[in-house]
Amino acid sequence: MDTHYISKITSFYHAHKRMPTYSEIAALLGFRSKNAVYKLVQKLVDEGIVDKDKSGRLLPRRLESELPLLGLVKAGFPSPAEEELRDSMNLEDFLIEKKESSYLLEVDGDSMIDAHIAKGDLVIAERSEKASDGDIVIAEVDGEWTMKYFRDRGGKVWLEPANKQYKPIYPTEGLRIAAIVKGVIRKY
Amino acid sequence: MDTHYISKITSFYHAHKRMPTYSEIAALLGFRSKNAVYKLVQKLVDEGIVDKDKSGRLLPRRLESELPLLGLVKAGFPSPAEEELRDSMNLEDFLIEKKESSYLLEVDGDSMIDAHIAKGDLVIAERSEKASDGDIVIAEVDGEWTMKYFRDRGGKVWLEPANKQYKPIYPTEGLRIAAIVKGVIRKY
DNA sequence: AGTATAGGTGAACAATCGTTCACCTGTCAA
DNA sequence: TTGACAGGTGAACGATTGTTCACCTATACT
Repeated sequence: MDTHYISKITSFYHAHKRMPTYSEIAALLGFRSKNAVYKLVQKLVDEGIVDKDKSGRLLPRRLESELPLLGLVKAGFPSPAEEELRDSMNLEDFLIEKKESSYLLEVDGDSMIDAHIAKGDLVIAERSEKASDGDIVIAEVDGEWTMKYFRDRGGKVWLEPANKQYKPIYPTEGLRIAAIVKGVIRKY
Repeated sequence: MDTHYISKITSFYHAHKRMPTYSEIAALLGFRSKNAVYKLVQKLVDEGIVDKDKSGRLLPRRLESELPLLGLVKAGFPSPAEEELRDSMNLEDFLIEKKESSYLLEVDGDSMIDAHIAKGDLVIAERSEKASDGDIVIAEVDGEWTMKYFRDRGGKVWLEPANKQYKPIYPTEGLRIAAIVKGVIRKY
């Protein structure tokens, strides 16, 4: 169908970081009239693939940067035909709630290895001075920065590594929490 | 400085999924003249925060969806002042090389736990029928789908779990590889 | 006091935007 | 054979685009 048109528009969007104008789509698809594009766009809007401004400009929707989410590994593997039906999601929106106060940190050391956070991984940290029991936090304790589990049992707080080789840290003079770890990403 | 302006423009970009026009920026920042915006934009371009089309339209650059990358956890924690200097990156571009052939899978089971891929994690899988020794693959072997290490020693291939409780799988009749795992993401 | 200079106003410019119109094909069904 | 219709052309529309101009402040520095 027009899946070929969509992929061309998607390419443009990713290359130029904005949606094409009607003239540009015409050039892209080989149309000589903007009206041909206009009618095509109407259909794409009806299908929920793109959106329109109130001023008519195109906005990405399905094609933005979403990845198909195909289900559990163990549950079997969907055929290409099934894929259309499944959910899809935007990585960025999924991982990061507060863009302004989030940042990435590269992990060094193995103190959180039992939580399956390994050296070389990137963690998504969200600035916060408060944490709840069980959170993984980036904190400064006694002048040094580390990533540990935050423990709070009835007001008594300490930091606990996820590695039996290390001991919990009971802060002597103040514990400064800088951020809470909200996610982990790893690339092969 | 103009960091306040930038955050307003960033908000618009994330809310509307496109960059604002000059008139819209004027309304956004309380300017009554587009020329004030024009001069402001020139500075932002010089600072490398936004880009311009050849037709003058604004393009996102720094503010797109990039997260600051602040260095190693262990190496200490940068002060807010230092943050400006550090690198930044786009999660989507970083994790996914081939958008068209990538998809997400939720992990079930613990057969890759020693590779620090746990139940509930999402893996980024890239469609491929070939794999190299050491790759983590999604494969169908003897009618069942699993995620395992792919082993290839001189033409003899098998699948190896990252969990001592499970045994390697030596495919009897054909091994069908569907995808190679390119990344792992986990959300707390 | 004088004078640069950064930063804002307001009006105008050609160019391009999305939209609409009438019109011209093919294709398919009745 | 006829009619309906999806899909394309080409020209025109008002609106809005980015840009440029002359001009008006304040503030800061000789």
